[in-house]
Amino acid sequence: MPKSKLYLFKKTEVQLANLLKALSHPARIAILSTLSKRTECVCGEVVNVIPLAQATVSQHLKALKSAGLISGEFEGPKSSYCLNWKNIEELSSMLEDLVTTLKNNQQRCC
Amino acid sequence: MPKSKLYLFKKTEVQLANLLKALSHPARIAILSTLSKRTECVCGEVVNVIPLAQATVSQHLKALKSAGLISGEFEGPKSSYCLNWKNIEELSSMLEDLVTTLKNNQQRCC
DNA sequence: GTTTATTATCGTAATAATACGATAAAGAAC
DNA sequence: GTTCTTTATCGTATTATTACGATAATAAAC
Repeated sequence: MPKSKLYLFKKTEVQLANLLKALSHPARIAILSTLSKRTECVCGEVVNVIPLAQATVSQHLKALKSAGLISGEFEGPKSSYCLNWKNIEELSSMLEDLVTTLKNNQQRCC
Repeated sequence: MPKSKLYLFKKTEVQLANLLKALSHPARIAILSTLSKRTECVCGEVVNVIPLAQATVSQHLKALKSAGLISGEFEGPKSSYCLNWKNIEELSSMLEDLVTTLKNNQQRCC
């Protein structure tokens, strides 16, 4: 019965929530770190570092990709994933904006 | 069979992921905004603003509380919830640190 | 003490996320 | 063309999240 109620919220809230969700698993944070250290962003290097099965890593990569935090090109037996700086910066600044807004709003609550 | 593999990751990754997860739902972002605007942080005011049932809002409040993003005191028929600035700042700075680290690590990947 | 107002918790149902083995797909190496 | 290597997808099982009605709990108001 619990249908998604996401449509009831503000667009920016849903957008920020989606970006945060994309990073809300340690594996996906670790994947971003790993990708940032590699000159060649091949999935195999990620699989070697992340302590999860290949299928699971691929799934996490897909989640990051669909959130726009990484972009990837599939070229036969090698696919190269890269950090998508535009959206990483956007996530960072959206969260910063939220915190700033919270501070500005703040009344004497507590 | 999928037992949690969280223990396989770095402590900081798990910690950041938990904070991000706490904010990865629009309702919980909206709750923080609402609380920031109120001089009296009573749950009822939140329930009136968030378009979800009272039980659901209470559940989201619990999630925010257990992540440490808000703190609350239950005093009979009124409970007052407040933003927990220490941890909100920590979330913000942990994410900023991550982005900075990603930037510093960056090789010529893509 | 009884009623009222407010919030938390319980029970439950539906949906989403997590995890992995097995298999498919696709180009490289032979 | 066959084999090998690498990555994606499928199927499936488990667990977590989301959502809400109903009920309990708690203190104030009467």
